[in-house]
Amino acid sequence: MGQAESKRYQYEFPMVSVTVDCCIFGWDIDGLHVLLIERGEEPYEGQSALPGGFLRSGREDLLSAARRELVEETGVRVSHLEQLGTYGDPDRDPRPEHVITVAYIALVKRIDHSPQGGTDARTADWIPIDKSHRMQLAFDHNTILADATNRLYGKLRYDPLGFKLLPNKFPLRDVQRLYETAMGHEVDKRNFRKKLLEMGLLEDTRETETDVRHRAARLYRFNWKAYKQRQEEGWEFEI
Amino acid sequence: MGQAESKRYQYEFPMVSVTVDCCIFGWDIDGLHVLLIERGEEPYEGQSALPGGFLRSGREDLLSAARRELVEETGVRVSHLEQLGTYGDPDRDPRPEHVITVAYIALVKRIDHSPQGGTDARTADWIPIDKSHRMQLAFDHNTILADATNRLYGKLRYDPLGFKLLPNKFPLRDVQRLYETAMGHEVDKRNFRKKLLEMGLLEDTRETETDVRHRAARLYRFNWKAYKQRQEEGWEFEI
DNA sequence: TGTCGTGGTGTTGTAATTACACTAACAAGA
DNA sequence: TCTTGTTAGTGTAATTACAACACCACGACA
Repeated sequence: MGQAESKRYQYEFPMVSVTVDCCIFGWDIDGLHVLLIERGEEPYEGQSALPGGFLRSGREDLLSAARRELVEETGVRVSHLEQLGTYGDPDRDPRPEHVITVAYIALVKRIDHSPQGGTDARTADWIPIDKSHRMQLAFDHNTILADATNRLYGKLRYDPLGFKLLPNKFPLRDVQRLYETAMGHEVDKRNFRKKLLEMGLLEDTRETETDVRHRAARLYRFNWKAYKQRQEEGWEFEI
Repeated sequence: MGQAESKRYQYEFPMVSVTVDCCIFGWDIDGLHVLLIERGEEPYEGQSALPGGFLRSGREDLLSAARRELVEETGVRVSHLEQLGTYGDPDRDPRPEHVITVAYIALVKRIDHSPQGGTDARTADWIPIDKSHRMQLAFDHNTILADATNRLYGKLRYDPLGFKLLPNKFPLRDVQRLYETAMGHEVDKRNFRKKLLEMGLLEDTRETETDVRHRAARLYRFNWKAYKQRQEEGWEFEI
């Protein structure tokens, strides 16, 4: 926990340390990855872990802490972080204090973010999701990551945030890939395209892909403005 | 936080106090209620609040703390508590420490539980859900309760835990009432009954209500055993 | 000019969902 | 015992949603 300081804090009862941890999922053409760091400090020095760290007591709320730690350790800045849950087993952290952690989730385009190691993190990298599940992570981060992955798969179906993971203009093929990855099974191309287009939120840009060695696909754009409006009318996204 | 004591706890950084709070929803023929206490201690002495209290650092996990505090303050024992979320704004508690709280939800039959005030709680009572929303609760408990209510309405549809709120044997009418309350709108009687019965998890007891001033309804029983089995086969409840 | 790889398109059968209105049973009171 | 009030209990038809399914188009390259 860092260097010695002159000031110390005293309490009548033993208190609790609170950390925040971030499960940042990144999408790109080569699939879903998760952002992991290699710890530069004990405990678990040298081992992989979710980026995160201590809440600055009294000076920030949990969400700010998560954002701050994420930037400090990986250089990655995300707009929406969603709370996943809190893990509080007294033995989940080997240090003498009782350390509980509040876990957050976010989804980003991998291409927009190049993680770099920082404070307390030797390195920070995108790890393919399958591989991450086979690694031995620090603390109870395997559990947290598994919970996060489940939540993620559930969310994409009822929230168009999947489109935030694609470039501004995208071929329908890529949407399908994303959903097939997230849902864990393949879907029928025609039915999928029909559903997407009948939703009426995809604008045909009348442009096509370039630099492909086969027939170029049309590019579409997600109409966020129309979505917001529909949402206010009580409409609900589902795919 | 009380008088001087010989033993004190020292830390290098200011720590955080962690509390747990419980949103216990109770169902009975006269609708949905929530369990609230009247605080017997500062801050917010005399005001209504969700039952809850401090985590015993290092000695229990969050779930155990929630259970323990619930019993201590209200005498109510619940089997399943589900984590709702964690609230960590530094200003959410007027005390000098940063106090974050982890909120839990449970659903019970009101008839099985007679709350009684206890430690730190002058009284503990079932409050009709509409009324509770119009009360001024301690801390950020209005926010927590609102979040809990939303979550509750979402859950009943995908989890047969609604049947835990009814007596062992119940008329279909009562199931419908429960769901109409939870979903916030009425549903067609025939379609609702059809869906319930086609699910194949309700046993006809061949008994009928007594002491009613109109035609007596048949009583059914939810077959939990069959449900467990179907669940293991991958079947999912939905209504 | 042919072949490889991917883009793009409709129809039909089946299942699920919705909408909808009357008779049956029982108790109470006239 | 007849009438009234209150809730229980039931079926069908129309609509909509979903799932299954196969072929031609286009462009690159050999």
